[in-house]
This record gives sequence, structure tokens and C-alpha cells, in this order.
Amino acid sequence: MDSTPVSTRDRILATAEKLFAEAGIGATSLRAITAAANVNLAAVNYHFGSKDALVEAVYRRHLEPLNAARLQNLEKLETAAAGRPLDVETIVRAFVEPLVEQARTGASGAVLTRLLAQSLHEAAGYVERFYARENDAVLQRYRDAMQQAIPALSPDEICWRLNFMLGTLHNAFLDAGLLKLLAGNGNSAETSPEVTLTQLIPFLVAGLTAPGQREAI
Amino acid sequence: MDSTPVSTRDRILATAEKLFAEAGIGATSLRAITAAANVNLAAVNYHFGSKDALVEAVYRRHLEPLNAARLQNLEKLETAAAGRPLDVETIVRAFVEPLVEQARTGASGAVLTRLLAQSLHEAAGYVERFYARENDAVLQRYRDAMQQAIPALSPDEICWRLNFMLGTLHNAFLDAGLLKLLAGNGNSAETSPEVTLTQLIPFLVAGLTAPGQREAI
DNA sequence: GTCTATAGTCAGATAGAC
DNA sequence: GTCTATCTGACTATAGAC
Repeated sequence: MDSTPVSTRDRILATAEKLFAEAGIGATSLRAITAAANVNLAAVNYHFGSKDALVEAVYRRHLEPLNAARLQNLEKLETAAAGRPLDVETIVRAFVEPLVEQARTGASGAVLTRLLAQSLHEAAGYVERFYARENDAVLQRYRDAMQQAIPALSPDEICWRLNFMLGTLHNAFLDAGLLKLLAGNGNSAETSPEVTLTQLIPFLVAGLTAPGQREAI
Repeated sequence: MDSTPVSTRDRILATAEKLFAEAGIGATSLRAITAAANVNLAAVNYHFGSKDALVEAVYRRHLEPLNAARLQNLEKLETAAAGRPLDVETIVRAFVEPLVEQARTGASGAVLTRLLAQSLHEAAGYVERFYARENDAVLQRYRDAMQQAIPALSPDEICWRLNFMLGTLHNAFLDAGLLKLLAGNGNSAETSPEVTLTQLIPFLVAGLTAPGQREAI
């Protein structure tokens, strides 16, 4: 091992993603990052060039494995199914489980889910630059799979449903206190990723497979 | 009419809520607000005391009528039902429609939905201070109504479902480009509040009424 | 690669004239 | 109530010694 087990660059990345997730990107200064990481203030600009570039590096570091896992899950299922449409719950699990896995393991904790949720609301530039382009191909694949799984829905309806799913997903893994508020006094409000997943899957599957416009009840 | 049709205070409020919704609270400076409102920089601190107090005033101005409408809708339905449990879709519509109404009418446009979505992610202080306390009573009422409408679900499950519904809701009315991304090339991606509502209701109702833990399929 | 020192900018807040 | 002018502090970014 080295005498310095992690490089300055990696320390900055690890600290930045933690602070971004906790307080938001805009509210996290380079000074806070470098102080918490025990590196010099100028190190960020030396290694990354700017704060924006650091933000991009943090996103990329998390989004790439997430997208890879989602794509791999889907492809494995599709080759196993050999042309037959997949089950809706199977597709949902293939999409969600990489998120849960990354939230549970590694030192990153629930960093990614917070970053993803923020990317929907913080300065729109981040969304377009990273989230959109990186996720584009993956989302298209899942859209097609979902369309085959629920042929009764129109393509537009499929898009809406997936859109709703993404919104639900990104908020579900935020322990934003809404659940605790709802639970009122005395309720459990266990919020581990596993419990969240257990509660979330039936909600999503039922919502996705709800009757569409042409087949009213 | 006065020679000054709107007071400085109101001009600040109207401008602030517009900029908050567009760029986020943290990214909107008092200088930007006062410049856009054509008032003096010192006016914000004179009328509101601080930026935080201005933020609180903006939230309050929108949340109070929203909560009042939601509560009134539910109470009207409950008295009409005379003790019998309400339909799930009826409850959902009573909760969602005030949001759509406020997004559609008034000069505020879709300000409120953007503010609500932000309140889940921006500095946690805002959520606890305004959103939580203001919405507490309303959410409890809807929780009870939903529990009566779906007695098969445990209280914990009701909380989870409502939590998911709130997440879905807050993202659904953001034209955050995710839908356009999903739609790919050539699809319609009409995103008016009415269309969103039409697509949203079946998703939410199906998700809320999905089978719970004790009654597996 | 890492540091100090600092330039240049912008933030929220306030004192005091009118 | 409204204005000008200014204070104080924090920020990103960079230049240059080591």
C-alpha cells in the first residue's frame, strides 16, 4: 500500500459527493469540500479545472455504473426471454435494483439517489448535460421493453407512466421527512432501502399497468 | 385606482416567487429580485427583514390557499358521504385538483408546483419550517380518509403509498424535460396541467389500491 | 503536485439622508 | 417608505513560490 492510501483527487471526489448529497450542490462551496477532505483549496481547480467540472466528475462516477447495471440487467432478461415480452415487475426490478444496491453498498451510502433527485431540480444545466445524455439510451431501452410488456397502452401513455415512475423513484429514496410526517405519532417509519423497495414495487407495478385511455373501466 | 397599482411589498413577492420557481431559491439573489421588481435593494430587508423571511412569506402565500382548498374539498366530500368511506379516486382528485387549479389560473403560473418540488430537495430547513407544519393537519386528514377507503392496507402501508403519491405528484407537474427525453423523436409530449392530470390519476389510483403485504397475489 | 496569498466578484444586511 | 452608499463576509479562480 502507499503511504497515502487515497489520492488527493479521490479524496476530493469522495468528500464532494458526500457534501453535495447532504446540502445540495449550490450550497456546497469548494472551501467546504477542501476543508473536509483535508486538501488544499487550490487542489480542486488543479485536478478538475472548475467547480462545474468537479460536479460533472461526481455525476459521471455514479451514473456510469448505474446505467451499465440497468442496461446489463435488461439485456440479460431479454436474451433469457428469447423474444417474449417481459413481466412488468421484472422490468421494474431490473431498473430499480441497481439504485438500491448502490444505495446500500459502498462508502457512498445514499449519495446517488440524492444526486439524482437534485438533478431534477437544481440548475437545469446539470440535467441536460449529464443526466439526460447519459440516461438517454437506457431509458429508450426500458421504454421499448415496457411497451412490449403492456401493449394495451399507447406510446404516449408509456412515456407518461415511466415519467411518473422516475418521479416516484427519486423521491422514494430520499428520507426527506415526509414519511415521518405522515406516520404521525408512534408509527414505525422504517426507511431502509430494502423496506422502501418492498413497499415501492407493488405501487409502481400497479400504477404502470393501470388501464389506459382506450380501455376505460 | 392608485397611481401605484401594486405596492412595493407585493411587487417583491410576485417577482420573488417567479424567480424562485425559475432558478431555485438558493440561486436567486436579493439583487436579482429587487432589480427585476424595479424596487430598491434595501426594500426586501425593510419589508421582510431577511431573505429567509421573504422565502417564508412566498411559501405561505401559496400554501395557505392550497391547504385550505384541499381541506375544504375533503370535508365537503365527507359530509356528503355521511360516514361511508370515500372512493380512492375521489380522494386523490380532492387532493390533486387544487394544485392543478393553482397551476392553471392566476398570474403565478406553475410557481407553486415548482416551489413544492424544490422544498423537498433544497435546504432541509425550509421543508421543516413551512411545508411540514402547514401541511401536517391536511395530510393527517387525507391519511385517515385513505385508510378508510382501503381498509385492507396497514397504517404503515397507507403512509408509504401517500408518500409515493406525493413524490409522483411533485415531479409530475415539473416540465423537467424528462418526459420529452422519454418521448424520443416525434412523439407529442403535451404537458398541460390538464393532460398531466388525465394521465396521472389512473397511475396514482392503481398504485394506491395495489394489494398490500398480507394479501399477496 | 502542493501550497500561500490574493485578485476579483457577489452575496446579505444596514446606517443614515430624504 | 424609499433611497444611496457602504460594510462585512464568502465565494471561485489564479498566479507564483516551493
